[in-house]
Amino acid sequence: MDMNHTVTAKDVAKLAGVSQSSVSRVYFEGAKVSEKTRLKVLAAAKQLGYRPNEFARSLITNRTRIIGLVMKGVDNPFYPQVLTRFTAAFKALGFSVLFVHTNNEELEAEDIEILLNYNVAGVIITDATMSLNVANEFKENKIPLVFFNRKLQTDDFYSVSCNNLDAGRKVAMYLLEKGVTDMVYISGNEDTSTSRERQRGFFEVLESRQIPYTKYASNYTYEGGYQTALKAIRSGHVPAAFFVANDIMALGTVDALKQQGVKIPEETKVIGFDDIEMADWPSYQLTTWRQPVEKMIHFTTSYLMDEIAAYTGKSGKVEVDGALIERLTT
Amino acid sequence: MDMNHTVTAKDVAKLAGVSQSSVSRVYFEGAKVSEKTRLKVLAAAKQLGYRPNEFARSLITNRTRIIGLVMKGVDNPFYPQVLTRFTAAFKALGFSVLFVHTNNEELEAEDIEILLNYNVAGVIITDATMSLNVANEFKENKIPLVFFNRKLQTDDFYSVSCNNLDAGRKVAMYLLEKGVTDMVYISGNEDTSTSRERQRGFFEVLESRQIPYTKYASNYTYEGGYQTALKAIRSGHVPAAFFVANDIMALGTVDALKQQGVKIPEETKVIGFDDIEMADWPSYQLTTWRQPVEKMIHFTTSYLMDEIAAYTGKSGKVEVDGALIERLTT
DNA sequence: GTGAAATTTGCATACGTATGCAAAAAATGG
DNA sequence: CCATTTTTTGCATACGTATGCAAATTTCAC
Repeated sequence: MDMNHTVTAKDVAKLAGVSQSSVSRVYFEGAKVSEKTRLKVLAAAKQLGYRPNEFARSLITNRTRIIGLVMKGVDNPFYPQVLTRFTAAFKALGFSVLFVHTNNEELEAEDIEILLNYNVAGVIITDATMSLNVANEFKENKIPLVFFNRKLQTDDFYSVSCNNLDAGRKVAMYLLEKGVTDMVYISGNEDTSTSRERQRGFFEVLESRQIPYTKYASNYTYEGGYQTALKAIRSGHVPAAFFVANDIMALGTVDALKQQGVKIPEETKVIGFDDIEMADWPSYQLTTWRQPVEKMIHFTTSYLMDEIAAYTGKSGKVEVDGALIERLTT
Repeated sequence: MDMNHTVTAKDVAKLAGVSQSSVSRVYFEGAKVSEKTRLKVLAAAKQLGYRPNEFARSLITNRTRIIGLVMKGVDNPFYPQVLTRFTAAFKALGFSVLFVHTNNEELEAEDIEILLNYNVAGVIITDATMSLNVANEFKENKIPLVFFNRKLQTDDFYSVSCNNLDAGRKVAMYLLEKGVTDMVYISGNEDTSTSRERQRGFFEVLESRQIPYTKYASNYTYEGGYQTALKAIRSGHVPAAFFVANDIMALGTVDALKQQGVKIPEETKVIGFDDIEMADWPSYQLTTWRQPVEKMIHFTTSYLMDEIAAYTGKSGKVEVDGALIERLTT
């Protein structure tokens, strides 16, 4: 039964015959209330349909239960998955997600201004970077910040990602075991740490074994993978294997090769990165490197929760091991 | 230059040599301030790094600039697209998006309680329904609500969707023109209005022309489309065409048929629904019905903005026409 | 330059909750 | 049952901003 005006703690207090403070204490975790008044308050609250006003709360405590989640490439199916899992994880922890989308590789001040205005409890920045002075604003306001799936040049922040360097190495070794003699690496956007590191580990091994390779720069999209693969075989020479910096490009690569009549895995092999759902689809059955999403999310949320409980501003670079998922393209 | 404590309007006022009210007025749209003080205030604000506290604002105005966006099936690539476009649209309007994810077809009270606690300015519910008493809570709190891509049984709410009934009819007529003699319809979750209406329009035309058809129930997932297609041709009879209730299932259908050696479009035709990005991929080139996403988003946002400006609680069922996108599977 | 009108400003207060402090109540010990 | 400790409660105030109202300032017409 709602009145016309919003129900406040004062209303509940009056009905329950207690003070507003007591009502507040019932809803404030860790505050002391006797069982008797708690029951009285809850009964009255239920009757009136009372719900604590989060804004008034935040105004006092100077903190919210909102996590800012900044995403860039939602066209990559890897990220919707990340988004839903984060949302589920935070819901379980009693936090909500303020979603911010950006198209720029580097976040601008305006993109994240809203997060500061809302005084979010923590921020996750996915698949993008930001200028340091913008990032420092979070530090100044003691808002914990995690870069997810991006490693930074500086040591001043906390980042969680897959161990891309090691993954690149393992992929190379796996292909060498398969007897592959020359390779192509198709990179994602070159200004991303993910692509660079995967590449570095991969090339490192190839060079040590003196395996010839070619690198093509692409952009983390299906169309990019498709066109780049076409370009790579235009000369007529088909390499023995393609390592593609993410799955969505790898699917484009597979389709381009199929369209050109190149048999996979007989004539060439393709290996992707991420292990998105589509990699397991029957028409692709893409061998890929699985990102340990659950673990990455775990490290991210637990860092944020710790920092929200007691801010230290500590930095770090967490890298979680993934695993090779072998399917039918190798 | 940030102090340790958060910068308030009072600090800015002191530095600028004006009152806190004046600072407030500078940041409050539509309030009267002289150009002189505005400049003084902005200068001082910039120097101190002032940023109005959204919570204090909301506490007074009793409204926020947050839109609650409730999503269900983010595994369907149709929705990430919707999410980013909504986010972009609202950002342009000065609103932020609180993202809520649910797995249930019917939202529970707890799913949306957070939206009430945060006193969101408006709510969009995508791809899900909710019990009426939950929905009524929004009405009681005068929070505008739009069901996106779901039509309700009752007339009490506002919904925006594609004209699914008409789309079903047009698809049927298109296939008939192609000389198709018998058909299969693969439905999505049967408790969704989208699937039911597409089906109704489709069958209506077929029945009036006395074209035989079979219906298979599936679940809006790739795997569902794949398995259902296999089941449909298990008897050995391949229908002349498949109408599949969404693209992701249609892709599964295409893959299943390919895997069984059924030639598309020669031996059978497949037509999907949504026009997700993947429908245009070279290895699929799926003919499909394009949902007019931009228009749907436009109707949703403008309804919400109107209702936020002056709440009327008016209901309605907006249905926007889509269009057939002809590719290579028909 | 003067008086009236129009605009701008500051003052004071309100929004709904959390919290330190002191008073009240309950629990404990003898 | 009383004295003491512990727990619970209410009071009063603070959080940072918006806004009605009256005072102060500016604008305008003559």
